[in-house]
Amino acid sequence: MPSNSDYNAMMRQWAILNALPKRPPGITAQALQGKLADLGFNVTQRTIQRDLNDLFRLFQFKCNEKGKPFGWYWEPGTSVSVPGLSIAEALSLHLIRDYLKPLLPNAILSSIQPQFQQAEETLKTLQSTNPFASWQDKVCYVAPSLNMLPPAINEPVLDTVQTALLKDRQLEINYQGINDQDSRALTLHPLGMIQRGAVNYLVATAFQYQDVRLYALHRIQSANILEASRGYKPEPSEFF
DNA sequence: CGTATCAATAGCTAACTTGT
DNA sequence: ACAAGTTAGCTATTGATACG
Repeated sequence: MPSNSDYNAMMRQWAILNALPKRPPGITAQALQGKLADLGFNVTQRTIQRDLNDLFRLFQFKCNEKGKPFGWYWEPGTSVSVPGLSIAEALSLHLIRDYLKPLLPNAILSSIQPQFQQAEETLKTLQSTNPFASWQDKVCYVAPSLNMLPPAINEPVLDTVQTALLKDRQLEINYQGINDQDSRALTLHPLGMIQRGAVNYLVATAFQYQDVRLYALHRIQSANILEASRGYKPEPSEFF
């Protein structure tokens, strides 16, 4: 298990590699210090110089020593491509996860689950040394409605709705409207999904009608995909 | 051309942190 | 408690530029 300082130094050096331009005259140690400071790595120019010298021995980049300050850049045709998350990527992923969750198909969501996990780990590890890692605790998205807690959506229902949407198939649902005593069965032609405030809606036409309506996902009791393809479909600009 | 000045790099050391 | 590693700070050196 690497120590926290090891990890921070490694992330800093990785940030340096990513900040190097791909052509001369390159970036100076001073400019690099500024860029790294913007990313939350507050170290001296001397440290950057040492990092550059260390990295120089390991990677294919160039140092323009002809004029001072030195310019550092990738040799044409080379650059670094390391699978991993920068602090910026980790923070962005972490922040968008909750808001995008209902709008992403489950298959897509689970395929990027490892990245979400890694984002969380990265932020946790950098929390004590990089101020950006704590940013997530300082901002919050509040839905423009009185009810701040998003209503619970039935996971299998969400999955079915997304699949029907993806495959352009009709959907049979049991829907309990806001004024309904009991749920009623509807055959829908799914068109899209909308997140409005804390509530997610399925955009669809019902039965043979052509008027577009919104169905709150948390009010769908159950959902089944039908064999039949979706019928009438207006342009997205007409229903979004 | 020689000198002064300034900025950047590089070497060294002390302080600090972390692992054993 | 100690060893090892990292970083900041100080300083010497080097190179570019301005000026007489």
